[in-house]
Amino acid sequence: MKPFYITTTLPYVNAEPHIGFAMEIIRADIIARSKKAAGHDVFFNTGTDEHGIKIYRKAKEQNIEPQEYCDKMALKFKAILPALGIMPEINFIRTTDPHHVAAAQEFWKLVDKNGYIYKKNYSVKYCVGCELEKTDSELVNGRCPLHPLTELEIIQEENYFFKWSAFQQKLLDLYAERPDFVIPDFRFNEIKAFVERGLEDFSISRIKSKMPWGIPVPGDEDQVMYVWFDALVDYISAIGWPDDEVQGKNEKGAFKKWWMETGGVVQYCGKDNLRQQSAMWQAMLMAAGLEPSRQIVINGFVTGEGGIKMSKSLGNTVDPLEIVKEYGTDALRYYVARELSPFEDSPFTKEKFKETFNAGLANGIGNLTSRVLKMVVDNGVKIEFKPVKPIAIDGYNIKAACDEIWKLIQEADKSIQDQQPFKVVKTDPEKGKEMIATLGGQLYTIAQLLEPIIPETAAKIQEHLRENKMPAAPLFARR
RNA sequence: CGCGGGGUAGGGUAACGGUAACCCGUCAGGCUCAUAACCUGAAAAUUGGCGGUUCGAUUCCGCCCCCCGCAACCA
Repeated sequence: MKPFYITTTLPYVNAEPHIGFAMEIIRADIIARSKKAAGHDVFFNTGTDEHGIKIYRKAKEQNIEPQEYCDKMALKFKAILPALGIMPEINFIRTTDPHHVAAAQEFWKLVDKNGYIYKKNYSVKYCVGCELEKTDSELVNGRCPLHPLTELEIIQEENYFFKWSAFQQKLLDLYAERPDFVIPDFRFNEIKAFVERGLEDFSISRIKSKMPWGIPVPGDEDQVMYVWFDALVDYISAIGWPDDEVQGKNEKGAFKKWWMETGGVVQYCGKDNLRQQSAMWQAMLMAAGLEPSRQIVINGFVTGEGGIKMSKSLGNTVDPLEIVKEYGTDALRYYVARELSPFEDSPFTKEKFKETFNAGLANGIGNLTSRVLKMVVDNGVKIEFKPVKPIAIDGYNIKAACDEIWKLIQEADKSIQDQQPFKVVKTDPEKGKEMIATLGGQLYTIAQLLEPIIPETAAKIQEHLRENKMPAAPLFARR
């Protein structure tokens, strides 16, 4: 069995789980399940990113310790996985796990040993009014928009820097070698163009006295790692690097297996992560002397109606759990898989969700199941249960794969209409039953193909066919 | 001239140098096994604008207009 490793980005725990993360992990889960169905040995990773200034502030706001805050949030993220139908064997890593902390420090040491970390003074703009550091992008006309009358102070700060600039050519070589390193291609072009323009070293630490919530920098009491540097390492610490043992799984040689010998280390992420995943992280791996990732898949964003960015202030956000509560897990998975554009931004509205639900699930697979099952059960038809080769999801185009399956549903509906087995069975029972058995077989095939997309439903259909009985309630009641 | 993405039927998307496809919706007909479901057919797009290349462009090139991200430490 060929190993296959797939991971989502680790959501930052400064806010509740949102629809964007739900989309990302559902897609990764669909890929993971389809690879598993195709006979791969799959390692599927997710977790939580817990360090950094935002978390620190959030915890302070709530008057609790950062660790306590993170524990609470990590639980929340973990708790939603079953509601999203994520395969139960998924690995859940936290960047505060002792194993990860040790790995991040080891990673730092390696990169340092190889000469890619150095200390440098750099100046920070500080707004006394906010008592916060400000980045240039936060400023309006060179001033803090909240305190436009206050002069910004320039503070000198000494941080560690990562020699990103040393990897420009190596990154470009990597991109040239692997034509499908970043998917989709327009994102790949974007990152190539970015790297071609030149890279600047970036700071990878913070002064502990100002921001203590981070992994201590090895050999320097006064500094903690900048959260990005630590978080990215999770992709390898999750599979046991450096001690080659996955937590609690006791698997020797895990890193080698999942990272080096795998058919594809796939990192799923949002388009805001393009740079970090496909350029920063790859350079970091090179700096540590490790193999780069195999493939990065970039999602678009889920937007509100009319492609408008979702935001709380606009009130157009969607809570994935609310949707699950109202429509069920598979309904959300179906929408993510079939209706959202696989790579571009696409809108999520309740109205559209309902429409899609009715069309694809209630009228589509739900109704087909009812009509076939009814004929099967009423006539006591015996079906031949043949295992089927899972559908290949080419180029991570989950939507296209769904279209193929729904085409089969449509064909089954059409053949019922054209051949009218419900009529034939009354005049020629033998022939009618044969036709119905064929239909039952087709439905069984469809159910198997649906497993990665809507696993709960897929299992239900197969069960009912095997037990030769009608479901107590329709699979998807029309709304 | 900062970088990148995008503008295709009412909505959402696809495709492609040679009759513009799919889903939803709309309209008409059919069927009755089924969840007012299903099947068939129809209406509906001069593919943002203007120019160019070409026998032929929505597809390639140039310019313009509009929308959306990013612009480096935002995880």
